[in-house]
Parts: sequence; C-alpha cells; structure tokens
Amino acid sequence: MREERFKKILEILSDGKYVSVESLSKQLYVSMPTIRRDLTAMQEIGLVARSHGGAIRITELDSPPITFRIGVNSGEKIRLAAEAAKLIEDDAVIFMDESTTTLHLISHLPRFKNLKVVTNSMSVLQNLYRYKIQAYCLGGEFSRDSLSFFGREAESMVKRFGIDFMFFSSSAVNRKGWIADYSEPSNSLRRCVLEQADKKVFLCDKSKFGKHGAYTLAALSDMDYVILNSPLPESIDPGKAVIRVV
Amino acid sequence: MREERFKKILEILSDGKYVSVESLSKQLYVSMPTIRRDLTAMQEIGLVARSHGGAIRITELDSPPITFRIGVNSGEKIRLAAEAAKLIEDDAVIFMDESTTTLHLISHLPRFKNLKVVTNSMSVLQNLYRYKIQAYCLGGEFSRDSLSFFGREAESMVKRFGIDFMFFSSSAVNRKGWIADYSEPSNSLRRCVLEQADKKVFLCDKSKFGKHGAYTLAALSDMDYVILNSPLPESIDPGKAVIRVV
DNA sequence: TGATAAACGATCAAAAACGATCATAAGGTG
DNA sequence: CACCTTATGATCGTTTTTGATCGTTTATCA
Repeated sequence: MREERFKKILEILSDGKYVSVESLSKQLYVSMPTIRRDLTAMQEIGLVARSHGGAIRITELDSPPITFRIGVNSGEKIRLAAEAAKLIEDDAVIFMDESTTTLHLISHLPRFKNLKVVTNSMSVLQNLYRYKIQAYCLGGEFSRDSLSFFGREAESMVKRFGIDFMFFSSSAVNRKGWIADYSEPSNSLRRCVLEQADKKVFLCDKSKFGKHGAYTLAALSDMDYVILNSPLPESIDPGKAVIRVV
Repeated sequence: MREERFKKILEILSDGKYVSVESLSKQLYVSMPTIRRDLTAMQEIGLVARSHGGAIRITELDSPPITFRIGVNSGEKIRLAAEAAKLIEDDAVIFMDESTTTLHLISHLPRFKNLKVVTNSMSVLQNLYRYKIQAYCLGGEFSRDSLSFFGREAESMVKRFGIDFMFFSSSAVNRKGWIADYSEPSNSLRRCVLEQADKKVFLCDKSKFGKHGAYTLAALSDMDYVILNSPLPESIDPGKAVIRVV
C-alpha cells in the first residue's frame, strides 16, 4: 500500500515540478499526515526534497536546484549558524563552503577583528562584500548549480591556506555516522579543506540523518565540533567531536 | 510554495530586464512584503540584484545594476568588443580581464562551440553564467573596487592555463606606446596572463591615449592585435601588432 | 537644496503547515 | 481466532509563512 503510493508520488513528481502536500493528499485519497510521512521517508532515501507545503523530486545523484534550497528550513539553519559563530575568535582564518547553512554565518562575522575568510562560494563572497570582510576565493571551474567553484584548480589552491576553522554542511549523514553528499567534485574539494583545517565544524540539521549520500566525505567522529538541532542518534559514535545541540 | 515562487521570479526576470515588486506581487498573487522577502533571499545568494521598486537579474548586460555599472562610453566599448569577437574561433580558451570593455564581449560568445573562458572578474563570471558558457575563475584576494581577484594566488593559478586569446583593456597608453595602469596588483596579474597567452588582444578606446598610468604593463608593439576606435597616433610604433580601427 | 511621494525594513498577528502523539484500523503470523 | 506489528487518521502544540501596519529611508522633481 505504502510502496504503491511511493511509486505514484514519484510519478506525479516526475516532471520535476513542485507538488503540494494537499494536492498529493487529494490525488491519492489519503490524509495529509500520511503524505507527510511518505515524503519524509522518501526524503531519507534521497528521492525527494521537501519544503514547507510540498516537495520536488530529485535524482539519486544531484541535489535540488539552488532556488529550492534557499528557502528550506531557514529558521533551523539560522540557529545552527548562530551557534557555530560562537566558536570564532579574532584574527582567525575561516573556511566556508557553498552550503546555504553557512551563508547565515556571515551576519555574525563583523564583530570579529581581522578576520580572513576563504571560500569557494560566490554567494558567500557577495555577502562578505556587503559586510566589508576580507575574502579569499578559491578559483577553478564554476558550477552553475551551486554558484561555486570546484575542481583541480580549487583543490590545489586551498592547499596553500592555513585554516583555523572550517565551517561546512552536507546533504546526508548515514546510519553509520558518515557525512556524505551527492556531488563528488564538491566532496573532493571539502576533503582537501579538511586536511588544511585545524578545527572542523560540521553544521547538521536533523533532515540530514538517515539519508544516503552517494559519496562519503568523512566520519562524524573526525569532526572537532558538530552543531545539531536535535540529539545525535544513539547509534552514532561522536568520537572526539564536541556535540552542540541548539 | 516559496520555492516555487523563486523559480517563477527568475523566469519572469529572464524575459524582461526589470520587474517591479508590485508587478511580481500581482503576477504571483502574493502581497508585496512577501515579494520583498523573496527578493531579499534571492539577492543574498546572488541570483538577483535589487533596486528601489523592483529587481533585475544580475546577469543582464543591457541594464546593469548600480553595483555592476558599466561606465561611460559604452557605445564605443560595444563596438570594440564586437570587433574583438571576430578573432575568436570554436574550441578556444580565452582570457578576459575585469575591464568593462571586455564585458561587452560576452554577448558574442554563445555562437562559438566548446569555448572555455578564464577570468578574474566576477562580473564576467556572472554574465557567462547567463549564457551558460563554461567558466574558470582565478581565485585569490577579492578586490571590492573592481569586483575581481588579484594577488599571488591568482597569478600562480593562471600559470596552469593555456590561453589562446587574451582580451584585455587598461587605463592608459602613454606617448611612447606603453600600456599602463594605476593598479599594480591588476598589472601584475595581467603580466602573468601575457606570458600564458598565445594571442594578445588589447582593446583601447581613444580616451586612453596620452594618459600616464603609474605602472607600465607592456608595449603596444608586443600585442598581436590592437582594437581601436581612432587611428593610432603617428608617434607610436605598432610593431608586429595588427591594428584594427572600428 | 528641500519637499513630497514611493518604497523599504521591522514588527506583529493571523493563517497555514509541520512534527509528535495517540487511538484506531489493517494486515500478517502462529 | 488471538496476537502482534504496522499503517493510518485525528488532534494538539509548535514552527513557519504570510499579510498588514508603521516609522524610516530613498528617489524624484521643483
């Protein structure tokens, strides 16, 4: 019954369009809570991306378009970013990835003196610009989907920076506590940054748990800090990582 | 719902160059404050630029936002760029600097197949994005004045590219035929690009002649092509350079 | 330059949607 | 058939989104 609905939901979503929970509820003759549960389950497998009011389909190997990602869960993302900002100190060199979560970190940065920011994200760069914060951007191939830079060029460039704090997010954390993502170029770059970073700070909202990203990046236990908005599942070993729940 | 609106706003903006908040509000059946919130969110990641009363897509050459303003003499610059575009061939790797003149080159690029563009200018990058042209951006320290990248990082990065055509402009050409500029970081980078470039194309409107830039870059006679909008002064030796007057 | 009108951001309250919980219904198994 | 598991729908408190209001800022034109 439920599997049957999953298939139908995927069909309805097949053309990549957005569908509301209410619409699905009527089309499939089940209540809205049921649709919500279905979508949540499908999200965990990585079949759909949810937002308030509905969902769109995503394929196994790519993340939702940037226009979709901006709006989703922004309240939670703002709180995660605020908590992460408490770690920063004057004179630090920090790296920020292209996730929409880290973007919210920027409004907290002006209170620090002599900060240097390294990023591969054009969105981050533009916001730093507004706040007049010194910025270094990794170059390389430009990705239209995420408005950011990847590739060999970016990777070799980051190796020349000494990074105090690396702030980043990701699409998924699987059941064994591995951070994973759908895009390998993005992952590859982050792996290089991890090597350069003194303190690694992973920002993780609860929608990430249980999902299966195609490419693993690192273990949660390799992090120095993990910022969460719900308790860490029992099954996952935090290792040396300091867990902060907001 | 909100995510769907983001997409529609981008569609609406891609047709026209400018849309008012009121117009968007009516087209999408939501209130004006909601549209403002949407535009603010989209602005933060760099998808649109806002002005009082509405928004424009940032990647619109014809009516650039204030922050990406293309200066005076744009008619002449457009003609120079059009002439320069005639040099390009399919499969070329071209470099474009951060000058406003080269910016006008972009609208001519979509007719070439398999083009790769290397640049240090964020404005160039944003416009390439609109035309879906593959782009590589040099990284490094971000200059707020010119919205582009300079410095050691950018310079060492450009050394890894093989460049077929280098298109660039400059602030001044002195009486002895030396190309010069006021900014040394910018000059320093261009010197590196000159070394990598097979064909060097200098775009020069007549306002540049007789000025004295503080830092010299190269001799006009070192160029492969010089695109002008007035005849070259008698006193300057063109050397091997092919002179084109438009 | 100063006055006027439009547009803006901030704030607040209402509405919509959400997740969590619980009781009930359906389905499977011994 | 009785029991257990799973799925479903209803309810409730919370979060998010939206629209209205108000004081402030910005553009325009005299």
